[in-house]
Amino acid sequence: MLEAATAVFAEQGYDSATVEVIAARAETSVGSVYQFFPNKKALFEAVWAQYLDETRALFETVLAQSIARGIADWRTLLDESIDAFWDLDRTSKAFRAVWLNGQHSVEFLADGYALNQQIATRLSPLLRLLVPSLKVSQRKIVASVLVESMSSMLFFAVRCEAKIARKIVGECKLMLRRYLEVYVVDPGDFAADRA
Amino acid sequence: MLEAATAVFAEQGYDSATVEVIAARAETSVGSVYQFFPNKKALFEAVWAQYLDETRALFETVLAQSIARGIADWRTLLDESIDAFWDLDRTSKAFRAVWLNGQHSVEFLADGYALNQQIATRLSPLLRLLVPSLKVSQRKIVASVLVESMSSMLFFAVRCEAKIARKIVGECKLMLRRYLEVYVVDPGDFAADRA
Amino acid sequence: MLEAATAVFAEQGYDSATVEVIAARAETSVGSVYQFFPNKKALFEAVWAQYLDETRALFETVLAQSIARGIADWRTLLDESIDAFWDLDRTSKAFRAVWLNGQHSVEFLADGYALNQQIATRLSPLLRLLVPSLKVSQRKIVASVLVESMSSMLFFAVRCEAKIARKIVGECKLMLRRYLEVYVVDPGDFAADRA
Amino acid sequence: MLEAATAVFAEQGYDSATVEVIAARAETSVGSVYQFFPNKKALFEAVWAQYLDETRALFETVLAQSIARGIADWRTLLDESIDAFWDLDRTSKAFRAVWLNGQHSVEFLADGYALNQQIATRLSPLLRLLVPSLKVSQRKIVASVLVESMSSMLFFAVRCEAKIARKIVGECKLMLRRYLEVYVVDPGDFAADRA
DNA sequence: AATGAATGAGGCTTCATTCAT
DNA sequence: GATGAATGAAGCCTCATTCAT
Repeated sequence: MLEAATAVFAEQGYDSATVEVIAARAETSVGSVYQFFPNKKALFEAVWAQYLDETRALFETVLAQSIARGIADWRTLLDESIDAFWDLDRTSKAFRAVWLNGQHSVEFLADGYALNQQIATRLSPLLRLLVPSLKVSQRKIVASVLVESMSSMLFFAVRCEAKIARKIVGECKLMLRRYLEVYVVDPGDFAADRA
Repeated sequence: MLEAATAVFAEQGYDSATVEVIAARAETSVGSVYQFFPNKKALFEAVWAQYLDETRALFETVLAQSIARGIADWRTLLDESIDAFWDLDRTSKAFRAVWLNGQHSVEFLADGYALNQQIATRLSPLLRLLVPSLKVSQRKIVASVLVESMSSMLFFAVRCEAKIARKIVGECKLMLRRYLEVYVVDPGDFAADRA
Repeated sequence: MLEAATAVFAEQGYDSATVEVIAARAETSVGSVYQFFPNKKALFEAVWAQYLDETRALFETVLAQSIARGIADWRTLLDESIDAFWDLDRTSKAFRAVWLNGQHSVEFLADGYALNQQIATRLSPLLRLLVPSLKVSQRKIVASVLVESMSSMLFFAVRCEAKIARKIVGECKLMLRRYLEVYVVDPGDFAADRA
Repeated sequence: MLEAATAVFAEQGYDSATVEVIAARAETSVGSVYQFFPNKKALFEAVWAQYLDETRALFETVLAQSIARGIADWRTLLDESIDAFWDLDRTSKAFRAVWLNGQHSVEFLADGYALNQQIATRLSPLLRLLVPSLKVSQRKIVASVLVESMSSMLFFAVRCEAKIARKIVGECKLMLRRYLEVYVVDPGDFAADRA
């Protein structure tokens, strides 16, 4: 049922998706939907929570593998993270839909923001290992920039045809790597200082 | 009245915004709204069209100035473009709302996509001057990546407090400059080739 | 302005006709319409009253001519009456519209009824001259049948193409003459007695 | 629910009847009305279609009986037809309402017209049996005149009190019989020829 | 527990009427 | 007096939610 809801929310958007259509897609009745969820918003929040959990879990997995390999190999971590998110999208086709809704309904925007923030927060300690001289506040910003860029690039890629999408994912890797190198190679170069 | 519509669409999203509320914000009556726009969708489209026009105009201005200065100074062009878009946002506070709606309502997503694509298309010839060896298809992708990244970073920054936002804008400049340098310095390094 | 109202009411019906359209047709403004008529209903009633007056006047004219000629020639009176009503319709093209509305809006049905009743009442004394033995109550009914039949036949004819319409008018004359002959020739044959 | 709709349309007319009132009359809610009919017009059309069907069915029944009896007895057929339509009206009290609306709303006028035309068309072959010498085009007109006269007389009678109504029905029979006799007795006397 | 018809609040839209210019 | 933009009540319709079966 979550699956059906995810798909319908994805296709129609939160407001346009009707409970009846979701029930039909799930091959149940509206009544049954309301037996599990008190209202439409709760249904969406469940879909959204599921997406958050999956994404967090994915990130933890990638992170764990990478830490085992040593932080020096951060370029690989970056590439694998991007690939992982990209695969997630390709795998659970509906993910993008939820993402879309999460970011695109004003009501739930804060949540979408929250996910990226959570990941950024989780990323911060890694950045500290990589660039010890970076101040905490700066680390937060760099982490946010990485996460936001990646998520937007993938969201963009998802709307393109497969071949182009793959290239965009490649460019995303290149761009973020180039950006991170600034700090790894010359930690004193925090851009915002000069801004 | 467009102003009020822009604001309300911004705060509530297309579906949740009611014509009554928009009329109230504009300090008129529903009837008056319908004297200028045949229906709610048309009202939104007017708001959106205005935003598209402003954005295009802004971009053309920045471009014209930069071309006068010579393409060699592409770093300044990049910085000024980002500043210009950022200032646009800060100036017309409502812009972000429209952007939000344009990109985030499923129904209007295509239009939001279109604006970025338009700018990317406009950017392509400049890239050609800068990196003559880049193939057309690659140019398109690089241009898209630049535009999408910038727009998403600014959209992100807008949701942060002023001080952080300024830093994020700075990081955005740094990131895009670093990314572009790859091609300017070593045109053969198209990332997607290796992907 | 009455003219415009008549035309628009004719084409659209009472409910669908908007004051704005009527004003436009009259080449004035809504405000001006409301300077002469307190509301839409009053406007329609004026149109209707005008039609009633014209019709009554017409009938009086035909009647006066016929009486001058003598009641014995009732067949000519019948033919001329029908022709007169038919010409009225053809002349003021809008008449049918008002008629239509008068009969067809429930609210105003009573008035439409009233017109025919008025004419029937006016006809009664003539019938008395023609068929002295007919009881008052019967006279009323015969008069009503004549008037109603004629008005409905003409209303029907009006919707047909010109050539057919003319034939229908002819049939109407024939039918009513045949009907009246029953009473003129054999006054004891009142149909309802046997019903 | 059709019943309630029929009644309300009858009393108020198509435009003035509100869906809310119809729902109230049917002792349901607006929502329920829209579960069966996509919109108000469809609701009316259903009411109308039901009336058309009933009327057609009735006419076919009367016709079948009469044909079994032989065409020579056309006077009985005429009387029975009129009685049947009159009884239909008295039986389903609402019928007149639909009729009223069907004929009286400009939008649906064509349909009302159509029903009478259908019956007239159905009547034509009978006329042929009765008056073989009548030309096709003339037959059409005579049939139309019969049907239109009858329907208008009954519509008129329905608005009168019961006692008078009965008498009017009787007069209607008389009038149409007298009219038809012209052709049966002297088929060459087509009125329109002389018109 | 499952169903899906019934409910009615609330949104979009129209248009008779008013009133400032 | 003329105008026509402004007003807002009221109608149609949708859909989240409930509840009898």
